[in-house]
Amino acid sequence: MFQIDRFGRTPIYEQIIDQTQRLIASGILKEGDQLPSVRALSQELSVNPNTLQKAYSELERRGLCISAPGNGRFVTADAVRLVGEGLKERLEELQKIAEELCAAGMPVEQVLGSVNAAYGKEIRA
Amino acid sequence: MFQIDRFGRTPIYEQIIDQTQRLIASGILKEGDQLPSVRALSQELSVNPNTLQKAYSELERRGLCISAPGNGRFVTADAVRLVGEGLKERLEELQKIAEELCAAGMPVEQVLGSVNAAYGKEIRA
Amino acid sequence: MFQIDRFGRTPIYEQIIDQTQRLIASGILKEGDQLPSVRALSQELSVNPNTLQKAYSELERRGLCISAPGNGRFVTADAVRLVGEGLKERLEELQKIAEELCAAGMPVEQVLGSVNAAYGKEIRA
Amino acid sequence: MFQIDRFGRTPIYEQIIDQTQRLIASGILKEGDQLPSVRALSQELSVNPNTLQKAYSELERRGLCISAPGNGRFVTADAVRLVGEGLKERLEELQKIAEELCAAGMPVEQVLGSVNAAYGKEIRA
DNA sequence: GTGGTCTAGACCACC
DNA sequence: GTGGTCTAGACCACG
Repeated sequence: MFQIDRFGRTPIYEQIIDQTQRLIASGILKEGDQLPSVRALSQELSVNPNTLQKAYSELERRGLCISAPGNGRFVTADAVRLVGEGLKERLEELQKIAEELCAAGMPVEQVLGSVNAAYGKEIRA
Repeated sequence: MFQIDRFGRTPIYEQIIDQTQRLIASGILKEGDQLPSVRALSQELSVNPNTLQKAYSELERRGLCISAPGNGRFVTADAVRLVGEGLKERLEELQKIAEELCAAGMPVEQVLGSVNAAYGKEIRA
Repeated sequence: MFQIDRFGRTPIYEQIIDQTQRLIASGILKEGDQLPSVRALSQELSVNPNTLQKAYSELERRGLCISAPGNGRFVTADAVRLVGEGLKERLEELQKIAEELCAAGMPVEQVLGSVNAAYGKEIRA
Repeated sequence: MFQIDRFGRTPIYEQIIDQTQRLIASGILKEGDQLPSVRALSQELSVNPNTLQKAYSELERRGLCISAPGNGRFVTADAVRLVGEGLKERLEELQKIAEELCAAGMPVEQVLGSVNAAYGKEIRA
């Protein structure tokens, strides 16, 4: 369910956050679904419980999930909407890079080609 | 000449590297131009000299500049070409975000639109 | 009769205790009244019977109710008086917040105003 | 500078948060002031660095301070205003308790007396 | 020196 | 079983 890169620059807890959001965005995780418990996920990924706790706490802070102590942690009703809003920021990020490439003289066609490639890659998958 | 964000996540020395590359890519810094001295820049930006030294060393390692001990540090002839190659990495970064947006269900048109907007913005400027 | 918040920080059994005390304090539950059975309440609130057992045991320990095995659980004669004494703790809690607001520089008038508002609100009701 | 209660119900990291806010509210900590380093405070209070890190992270999330990695952590310009806004919530909390006491039949005078006592206590101190 | 992240392992309360 | 908190100690990058 999760894929961890232990050698990259991005911290593990952030990878968990990103991937959980992606699972919500893609509809794999729906409102009311229970997230894997800290302990279970800790064992599955060989990641320290504290690290996962940190990730989950942040997701909770963002309103994507809510914890019922003693019962588990569940995806909220607002999760899909909130993740959707987050995507706009990602799009702005992409646009910022595009502006930079433009300033550096890269032709538009090449950038557009990359975007199409990204979407084509997904269709094939 | 440089704009430093002391509180962001990206280290200062990396900001120096990025901005220098951008100055080269956009033609503001040309072959043979002298880079500001560590001492001078240190004072101007209120940044630790060691930090600037680290940035300059990395730029040298990448072949973008070369130090003439006692005379200063100068932009190399290959600098423009080398920076151009570096842009491919940025393009890959953009593509990665595009893939993510695709996975989350954002329509292609919106992403392509952002890219065009980025380039359009530049044309108007 | 009871309102449970499964996601808040205060444990469910404590919510049961608090609300029962409030029912007694406000006169809705009187001496000799029977409390809902663990089984019935468990079903009504979808709460684990153990949790309710814990709440009721604590109420008994405080002398607010007493169980007649096989017959049910009843509010004691001392209940009202005992709950009244418990209010002192709440008052101390209020005083603690007031001290804090004082330390932070909030004017007394504003705090006194809030208290009056609280009582005014009740009179109108 | 900080006073920790290791046996109370409120977690240590929350005590740190509260007390820091109080220091800002009372003007002892001002804009641009450096907060004690995680390590230093850890030693002074005999509290684990992680616990303090957690507290500081939360303060940062609330916009009360900002970290400059490698340099320290500093009180933001908005801190005083933000803490002020937080006080309103505390006041509402107090009002809620007052309403509860009212419902339970405690006379207004007693509550007002407690508030005055809280403010009087501060004046004497 | 600073902050940031992570591990290992423990304890607690709650359900 | 669940989440929440804490300790001890480590490592890294940055300045």
